[in-house]
Parts: sequence; C-alpha cells; structure tokens
Amino acid sequence: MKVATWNINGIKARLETLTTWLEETRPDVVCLQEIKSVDEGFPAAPIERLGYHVATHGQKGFNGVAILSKHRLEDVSRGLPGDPDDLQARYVETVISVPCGALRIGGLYLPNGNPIGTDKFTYKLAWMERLRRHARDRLALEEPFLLMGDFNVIPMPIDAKTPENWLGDALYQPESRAAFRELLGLGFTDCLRASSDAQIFTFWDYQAGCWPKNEGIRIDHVLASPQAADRLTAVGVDRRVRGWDKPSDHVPVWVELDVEPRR
DNA sequence: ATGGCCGGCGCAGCCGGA
Repeated sequence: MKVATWNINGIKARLETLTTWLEETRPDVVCLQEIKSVDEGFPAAPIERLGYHVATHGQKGFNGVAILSKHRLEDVSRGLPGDPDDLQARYVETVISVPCGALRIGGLYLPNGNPIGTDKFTYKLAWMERLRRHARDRLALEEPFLLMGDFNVIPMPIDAKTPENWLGDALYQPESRAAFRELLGLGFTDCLRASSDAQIFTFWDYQAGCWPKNEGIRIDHVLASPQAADRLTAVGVDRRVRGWDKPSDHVPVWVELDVEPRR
C-alpha cells in the first residue's frame, strides 16, 4: 500500500498536475495540504473519476487539508483537538481497512510560524504541543498510524542546502526543532530519515532560482507508529514533479507499507 | 546583474506563504 503526502499549494491551480501525478504513480492514499478552498469548492469529481474517495477540511482562501483514498474512508475527523477557538483548517484524520486490520492516517499542515517573536510563532508552538498530546493518545492505541504532511520544520542542518540562511526562520528555530524531536521521542519513526542518510529536499522556494540551484529544505515528513514502521517497505520523494509546468513549491513524499496479515 | 515567486480574492493590490 502506497501512502503519500503533498502540499499542492492550491487545488484549483494544481488540479491537472495532481491528476497527472495520480495517474502516473497510483498511490492508494494521499494527504493534501494547502488546498486553499472551501469544501464545496473542492473539485472532487475529476479525482473520484480516478477511483478515489475524497474527504476535505477546507477554509476560504488559505490553509485546508484533504485525504484521497482508493479505499473507503472510515471515521473521518476534522480539526486538531485541544483548542475549540482554533478555526484554521490544518488537520484531518481517517481510518482505512486493510488486510491486516485498520490503518490510521493523520494528515497535517503545521503552522509556518513566521515571523518569530509574533503571535504566529506562539501559535505554531501551541499547535505543536496540541499535536504532541494528540499523537501521544493515538500511539496509545498501539495500531499502525501514519502522521504525515507539511510539518514546516527543518529537523536537522542536513535538511537544508544552506542551513545558515534559516537561522532566523520559524522553520529552524530551536523551539520548533525541539518540538519535532519530542514528537519523535514519543515513538515515531521519521520514515525518510530512517531509510537514508542522504540530503533529500521536499520544498524549493519559487523565488531566487531556488529550484535550479537546488536550494531546498526537507519539511514534509511521514512519521510512523511502531506498528506502521514495522511494515515499512519503501520510502520516496517525487522530486521530478518540481520540474513540471506550474509546479507546487513542495513535492510528494510517499511510503509503502506491507499490509498483508501475518501468521 | 546582488534581485529574482505564487495563489486567492476579485479586478488592485494586498495577504499569506517558507
């Protein structure tokens, strides 16, 4: 089973890019971030025609997440628990039936947090604390669980081509990185880093020729619970998609899991 | 050459992004 995450930076601007990629790579499940659409405005029909069920959690203008799945979506929940006053659409979770049982998937769009020293950064850290609590509760279920999406955190110096350029940025603050490490410390595996020590990026800014110069960062992550990590068979980043016409500034990150029953 | 983008909203130019 192939499960992917992709910050598509606007579903309406990226629909053709998305359907082309879906037809080429045929993932079973896709978590999307930054759909920048309300639920009613999400172009579900062309995606459903490719065999996907669609669950959205959108808002007007920006943010917004979605899950696409070839398998029926069960128990879809929208929003990250812990703050009823938080109206930003950044988290969606679902359960999918697979041969070995249930696979739980949480798709997230973690706040950017820039500029530091403002309420935006405070919001980022508060959101990460809510995520830690929620993730802890989910891990207690001891089931295969993937927590994936645009984390807006550069975990380590190797995860940026030029880390010194990010020293004043919310994505690379000690507090942001520590909160990400705390998540891992709960028992998650950072799937990409577990599979390779290489420098691999998932985002290249549109500005300043970042893509041709390969001035990238790794901020899109797939975290696996122990029960999911135990079934991990492959990890990849679809880097080539950044070179397509009208690309998102992020590229898809995916994992493959063996979901067959064990004796 | 020392600056260079993009999407949404809505129809100009600002907001938000990373």
